[in-house]
Amino acid sequence: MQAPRVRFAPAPTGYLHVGSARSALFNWLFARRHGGQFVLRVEDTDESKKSQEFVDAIVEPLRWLGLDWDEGPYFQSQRKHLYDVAIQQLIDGGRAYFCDLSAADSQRLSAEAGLREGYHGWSRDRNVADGDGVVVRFRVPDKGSTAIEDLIRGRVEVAHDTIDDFVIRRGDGSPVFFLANAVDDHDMGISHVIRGEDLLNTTPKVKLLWEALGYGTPPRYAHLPLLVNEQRKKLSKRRDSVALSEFMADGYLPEALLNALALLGWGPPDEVEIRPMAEIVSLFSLEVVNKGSAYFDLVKLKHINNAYIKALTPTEFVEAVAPWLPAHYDLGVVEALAGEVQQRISTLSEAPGWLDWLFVDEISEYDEKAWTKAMVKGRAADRVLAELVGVLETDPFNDSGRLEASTFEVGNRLSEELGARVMSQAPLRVALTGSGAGIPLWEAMTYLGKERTLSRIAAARSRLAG
RNA sequence: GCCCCGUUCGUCCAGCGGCCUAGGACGCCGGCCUUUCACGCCGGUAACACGGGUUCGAAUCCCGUACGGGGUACCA
Repeated sequence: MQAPRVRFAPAPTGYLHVGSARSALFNWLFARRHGGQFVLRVEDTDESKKSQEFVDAIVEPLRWLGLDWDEGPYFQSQRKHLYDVAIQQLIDGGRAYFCDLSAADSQRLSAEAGLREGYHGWSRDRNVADGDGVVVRFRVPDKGSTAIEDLIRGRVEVAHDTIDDFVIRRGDGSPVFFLANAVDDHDMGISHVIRGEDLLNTTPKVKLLWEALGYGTPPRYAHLPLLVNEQRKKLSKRRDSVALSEFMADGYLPEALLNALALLGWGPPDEVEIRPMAEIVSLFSLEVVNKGSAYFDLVKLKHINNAYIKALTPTEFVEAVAPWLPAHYDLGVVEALAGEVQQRISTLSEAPGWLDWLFVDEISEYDEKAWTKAMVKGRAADRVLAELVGVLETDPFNDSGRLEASTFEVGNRLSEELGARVMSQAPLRVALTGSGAGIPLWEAMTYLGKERTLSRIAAARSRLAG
């Protein structure tokens, strides 16, 4: 294949969401796979939508994901002169005309004529003069049809009599998406248009304009299956929380998110799902992309993110997780315990939940269920804690193996004395961490230190007594 | 309403006429490991929407039905 040129062309309507990110990714994958170029174009034809803030909301997440573009961003708002020329060309060639009718006018005329709702070329022969508030409409051929050969869906054909003469220039003079799309894709030499299926219906319109403008061979099209929510509806910014910024804030790794997104609508032939992006690039193929919509499952995303987190070296992990840690955390301690934390979290934001007990002065709150189980119902819990104080008082706290052995020794000794199994780790854990579940105690205790260990045991004993 | 698209385990993906008594992953269930929680390992659960064709042979091709979705704007 000749080096393709593809583009990601979002409208700056607020934040970037995962559906858009997936479209960007598939364009990027296709470009990288075939040694082509990836162009970024902001479709801000509607002036009211344009805002630097919204542009940042597109660019920043793309950078974070690592979807680097080779050209752009281009802004349609800065290319109006090109659209004006194209529109004039269509008017001069009799392919477009002025119209001053409102939606209500059109609706009334349709009703009076007994036709279906829609615009039925009402102003085609009215010779409306251009002016403020006057739009330009494209004259869709009465007969025939327009077909596209979609790389994913095959032939899609739409009869012209089902397409109304659509607006290509608004009353305020700004171009509409269809027109700007055709002009830009032609001007930028786009060879493949890869986007969501929600745009499939617009493609014949763009192709009609393309032909009317004498642009020659149009780009190849590929319409990706939609990403849907649990109700199988198209992901919506309103209903669904899908902002890329949220995934960033929750502590997903960009590589993991990209890997997960690549698996929606596409799968590698060897069925190995979690793998480096370089491999995905070399395996990627547009032709085998699925046709059915896909539900973006957060549970699976978390699994993938966990896999990526576990693969980090301790140093890498500390660097990645640092933004989620309170400033008073000792990063050296975090690094030493990294592996234990990594296997327990699916997002970076969960890390403090496993570490916080190491960086506070005392336990202010105990998990009641764990307390009851280990302290109240746990056999001889107070005896265990009392004995533990005895052995730990003289322990140098520099050897995790020794701390572990000493703890179990207390449990075993009491088991023998009482003739029933006595657990020593459980009450110690609750006393030190306030919780019944957590990372292994022993190495962590060397960082917690003797002083805090003994004071926490004392606090637990007095709570038990009270 | 009209136009367009789609339909393999609960979810995501593999399958592109015989290798399929349909494979992998997530989830779920069970077990091993473990004096916490996890990780890891082992095993199990579960699907070709339905009906007609075509063919020696169909999850794979064709038609229809049902269901789902998208579009129908001076949004993109």
